Amino acid sequence: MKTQRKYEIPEKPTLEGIEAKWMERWEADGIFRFDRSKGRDEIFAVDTPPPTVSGSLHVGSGMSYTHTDLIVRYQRMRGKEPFYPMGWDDNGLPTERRVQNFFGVRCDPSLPYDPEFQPPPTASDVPIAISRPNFIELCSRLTLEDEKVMEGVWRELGLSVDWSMTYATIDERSRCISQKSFLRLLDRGLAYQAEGGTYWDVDYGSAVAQAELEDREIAGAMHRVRFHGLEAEDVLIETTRPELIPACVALVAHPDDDRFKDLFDSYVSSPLFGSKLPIKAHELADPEKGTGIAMICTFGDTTDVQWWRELSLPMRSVILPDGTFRQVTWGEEGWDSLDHDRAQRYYDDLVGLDSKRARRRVVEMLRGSGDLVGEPQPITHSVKFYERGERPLEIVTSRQWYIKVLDFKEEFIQRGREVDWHPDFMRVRYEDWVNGLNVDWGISRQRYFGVPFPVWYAISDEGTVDYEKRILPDESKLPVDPSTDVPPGYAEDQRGQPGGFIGDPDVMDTWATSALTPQIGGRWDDDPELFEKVFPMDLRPQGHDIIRTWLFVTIVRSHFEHDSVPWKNAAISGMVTDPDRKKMSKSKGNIVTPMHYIQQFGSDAFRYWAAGGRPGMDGVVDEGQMKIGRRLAIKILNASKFVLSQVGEQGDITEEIDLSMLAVLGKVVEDSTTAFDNYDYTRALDRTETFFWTFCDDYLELVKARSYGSMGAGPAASANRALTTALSTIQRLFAPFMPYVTEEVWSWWRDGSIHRAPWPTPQELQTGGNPELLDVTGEVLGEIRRKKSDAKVSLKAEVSSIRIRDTKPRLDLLGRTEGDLKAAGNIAVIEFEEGEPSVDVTLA
RNA sequence: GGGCGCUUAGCUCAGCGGUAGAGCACUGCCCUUACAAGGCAGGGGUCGGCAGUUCAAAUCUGUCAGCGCCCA
Repeated sequence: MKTQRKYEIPEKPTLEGIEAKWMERWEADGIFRFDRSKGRDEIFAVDTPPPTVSGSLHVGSGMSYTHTDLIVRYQRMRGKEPFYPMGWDDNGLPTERRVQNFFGVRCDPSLPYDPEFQPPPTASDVPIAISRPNFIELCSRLTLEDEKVMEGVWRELGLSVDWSMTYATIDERSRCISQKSFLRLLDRGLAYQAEGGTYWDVDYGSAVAQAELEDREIAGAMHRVRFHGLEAEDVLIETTRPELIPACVALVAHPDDDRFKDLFDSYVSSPLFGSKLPIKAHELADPEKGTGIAMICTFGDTTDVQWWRELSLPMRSVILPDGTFRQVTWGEEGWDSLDHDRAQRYYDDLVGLDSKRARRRVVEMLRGSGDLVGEPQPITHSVKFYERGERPLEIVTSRQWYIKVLDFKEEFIQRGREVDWHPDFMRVRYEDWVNGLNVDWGISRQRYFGVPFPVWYAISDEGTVDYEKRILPDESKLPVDPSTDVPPGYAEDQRGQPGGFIGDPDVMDTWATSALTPQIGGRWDDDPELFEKVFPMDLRPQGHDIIRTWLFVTIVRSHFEHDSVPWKNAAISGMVTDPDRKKMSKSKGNIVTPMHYIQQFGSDAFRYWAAGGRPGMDGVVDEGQMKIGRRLAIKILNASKFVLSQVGEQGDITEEIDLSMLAVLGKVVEDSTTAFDNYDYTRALDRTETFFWTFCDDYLELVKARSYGSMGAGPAASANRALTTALSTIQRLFAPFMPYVTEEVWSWWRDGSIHRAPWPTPQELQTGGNPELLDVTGEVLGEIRRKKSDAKVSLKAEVSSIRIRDTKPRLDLLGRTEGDLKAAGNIAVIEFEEGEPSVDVTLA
């Protein structure tokens, strides 16, 4: 006895076009719009990673951002109001490079702004030099276009972001917050400017921070070099960088090293250049290395910097920011030599050469003077590179801005322990990084497209820049660009003039601004009411590759600025490799974008694959998984259609198998909820999917006939109520994973978006059913299917009788579902018998 | 060199103290009116090696090996 159809179900349900349809509806209905009237306890705030703007996105990002969205959608259904903005990290070097290549230009800050400038339609081979403001205009132009494309991908993927809150790390709010926070650190002495040895990339012409370094194994050679004893015997040292002998300021050995104990505080002279050098003692000198005694140069590495500082040695730097040897006049202060003319003769040959060439030249000279002992021994050694760079880093002396971190290691470790990490072992990476810090955080970059330092310097009447005399803007005037804005109390025509001022030419490193994403997203600058509600945020999702950078610096800034952690949870995603487990990289040409897969398999299918990657686990791109995801989405369509198109009158649930199915589902809801609360969305999906398959294979088959009315109105009404209850629950359990197909099937029979529907609870399914009944019945049903499959007959084939042998309790259970079992198996007679469990099937 | 993680069916992974699991792939069967770009069923593993704890170990401990990542 069927009633009229109450639901609007398509004749032929399909996945085609559902992304476009629902994307549009969600936007129009403002489903994901943040409701700021909610109280602090009701809000779930996410500090979303702003992807680097490059015009294309990585599948790994697609996975990681999906993970975040799974959690957010779950929380939303739990009744939380997600604060879920998206940002773009557009400032910094990657954008500059892209603009240079895309438009065929290069920035020359000495040029004046040209308001008429337009880049040529096609980039020329010879880069056109343009002014800094023109260059920045092009950066902004390109990033805006890129951001539009990237937003399109994220929308299609179904990220339930409130797009009205989008920010960019170069936009006005970000510049304002970044500068404001910097000025406050400066005021408290936590930011400082210092001249000293800084890691420097000679090709980019910019300082590089510790977090941007990487070690690479390269071929080199060990040279044994003789230093001449002035009071005692000669000393042999070993070095891979003989070209730095003119920059040598001392020799050093371990204080306990008996071989050199008598030599401490005696003097030697350097080969070729004849500098008089003291022999010093320091614990960091390694007796095992080389000859046990080393030369200290300004600067070959950070140990040199440390020795130089701690042993109060003089500065004798030879390498210019462009990586070449500078002019030096021997005999001037600081450039003493036992033989000035000889030193000058040797040195002049090096001027203008880079390290590599200078090294070859010095080796020849040493050979000539007889100070090279033996031949250079080829070795491979690990050398510091800028992660994007091509030549080994130099350490050059320059004036840079730093934020103090070395004095606060303990505090940062403590902050890390206030955060719940998912998975927990990722905390170790963080602590290792903090413990391993050996220089303060260098934040200034000699680049153009970035947040400028809001600082000017007074120029003395003699025309020299007085870096001690800083001129700072009022916070209310931020953001400022000191290269175009005029400091308080000055006029533009005083720029660069004696008695006038000059702006700090540097920009901040990207991380110095993106360290403030919680403040930027939460509008710390101009909306304290909002900020109060969302900070500290609930969740920071990100990849493990940027724990040492983004995660660390965010904790640093939050600790300084708010005396707090920035968020309560950190969910760390893994990296994604190509199907052969190779890292995806531009040079290998194996990068595939998420859009490629979304178009092929659908967003829900892509998300299904992504959900298979647990927090912290690296993943492999797997089209097979996406196919399964697509199949699951289709199954959801079909099962929903089937249930909704056949259910008639609903009534009390009286049949035990119905109650049993709901009891099993109740457990699934419980497990899934617990799993989500622990950030284990993979398990939540697995539980739901496994149940859904049992539901379709066993339960639907069992109750089909009864639902149609084969056993009368009451049993039919029971089945129908159970079916719709289960369907509603299943659809909601799948909703975070497959937002499109679940919204589609939900719309056939329910009002409103499923993504604002309440997450199911075990309580609403607690009807006292015995979960075992469905299991036992399913086993028997499976046995019947197996027998039919073995007999190579259709599953519909008629069965004249079956005999079920089993234990008494199980037979009791089965007796209660006999009618459904007969209908599902097309069985005429069922006999029950106590005994060794077995099922005999007699085909008709 | 140090730290962390991983090692279970051909592949991707779950299980984490009580008789080995899922999906894919493979093989066979079924065009069952929700679903043939489908469904049902089947074969396949001494759970990296060794030692230990335990009545019982894929599961706990130690150790070794391989792989990966992070840091020197």
